[in-house]
Amino acid sequence: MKWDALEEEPCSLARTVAVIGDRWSLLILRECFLRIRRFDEFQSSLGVTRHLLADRLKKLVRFGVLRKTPYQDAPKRYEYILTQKGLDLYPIIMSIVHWGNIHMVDARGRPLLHEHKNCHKMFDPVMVCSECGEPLTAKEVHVHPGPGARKSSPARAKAVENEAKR
Amino acid sequence: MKWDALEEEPCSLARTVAVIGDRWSLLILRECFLRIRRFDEFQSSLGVTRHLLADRLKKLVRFGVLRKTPYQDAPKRYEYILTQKGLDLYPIIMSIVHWGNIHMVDARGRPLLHEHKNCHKMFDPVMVCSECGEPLTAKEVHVHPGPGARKSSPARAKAVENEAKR
DNA sequence: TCCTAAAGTTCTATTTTAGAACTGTCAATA
DNA sequence: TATTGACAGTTCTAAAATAGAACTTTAGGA
Repeated sequence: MKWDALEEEPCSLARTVAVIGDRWSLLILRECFLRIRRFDEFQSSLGVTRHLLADRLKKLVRFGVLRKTPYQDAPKRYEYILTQKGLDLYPIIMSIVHWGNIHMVDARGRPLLHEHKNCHKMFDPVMVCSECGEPLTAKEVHVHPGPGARKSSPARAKAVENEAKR
Repeated sequence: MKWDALEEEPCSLARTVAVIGDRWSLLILRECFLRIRRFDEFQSSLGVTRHLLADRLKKLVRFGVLRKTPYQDAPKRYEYILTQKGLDLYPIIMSIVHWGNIHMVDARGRPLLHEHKNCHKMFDPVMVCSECGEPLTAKEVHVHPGPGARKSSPARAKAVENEAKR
C-alpha cells in the first residue's frame, strides 16, 4: 500500500496516519509544541537530515497542519507555525507522551513535567467521555458503523459480530 | 537516526514513537482494538505484506504491547492479544481517530461511531487535566524539565526561555 | 574580499518496503 | 491414498525511502 492510498481509506485512523504516521512528522510536531519554528532549529534539535526535514515540513504544510510564513524579507526567511488544525493534534501528542511516561521511562524518571496554567498543578492527561465525563477504557466502548462506513473485511465483520454476542 | 536510537532518547514521545511510530504498527493496533487476533485476519483485513506483518507483530510482542498465545496445539496456532500495556494505548488510538473525524472525513461522514457502554450515548473523547478536570489545550500547558531531563538543544532551550518570558 | 547565517537542494550508498511465490503442518475431503 | 485447504509464517527480487554529506543561493557584516 502506498501512502496516498491511506488518505482514501474509509477510516479516520488511516487518514490521520497518512498525515502524522511516521517517525519524523511526530518528532517535528513535538518540537512545534515546544515553540520551535525554523528550519535550522528543527534540524539541529532533531538531527534529522535536511532532505527529510524539507520533505516533511512540505507535507505538513500541504495537509494544513503547519503554516509557512515569512519573518523577514531580505533575504526571504520563513518559519513554520501550527495552524488550528495543527494545534488540535495536541491530545494525540499528549497521549503519546503520557503512555511513554508510564511505560517507557528509565530509572531517571520523566524527562518533562507538564503544568496546567489553569490550576497551577503538575498533571497527567486523562481521556474522558464527552457525554458523561467518565474516564474511557477500551472495554467500555462499543463500535457502530457510521454514515461514512464501507463494507469491512470478512475478518473484521466476524470480530464485530463476536463482540456483539458478548 | 536509527530506530534503536529513538528508544534511548530522553523523551517519552520519542520512546513511544519507537514502538508505534510507523504506519503499519498503528493500523495493526487499530485492528487489535476491533478484536482482530490472528495472522491471516490481520493480513486480509489490512492488505499489509505478510513479511512486514510478521516483522511488526514480532516487534509489538518484543515491546510487550501484544502477547502471542497458542489457541490450538495440532498444528500449533497462535493469536496476538493486547496486554495491559497495549490496552493502555487506547487513548492514543482514540485521539488519532477523533482528529481524523474532525479534520479528515469526506462528505459521507464518519466511518465509525463510538458508544460508551456506561452512559449508552455516542461520544467523542475529550482530554482533560487529571487535577482540575478541565479540557486541555496546548496554550494552557507549561513545560518543566523533569528528573529524567538531559541538556536540551540550544534551539529548544531558547524556545523554552522565550515562552517563559511571556 | 572573505566569512557567516538561513533555508534549502543534490548526490550516492544503504535500508526498508512491496509484491509475489514458496514452505511446513495438520485436518478434512474425494 | 492422494488432494485440497487453512494457517502461520519465510524467502526472493525490484522499487522506494532514508542517511549522510556536500553543494547552492541570498544577503549582511568584518
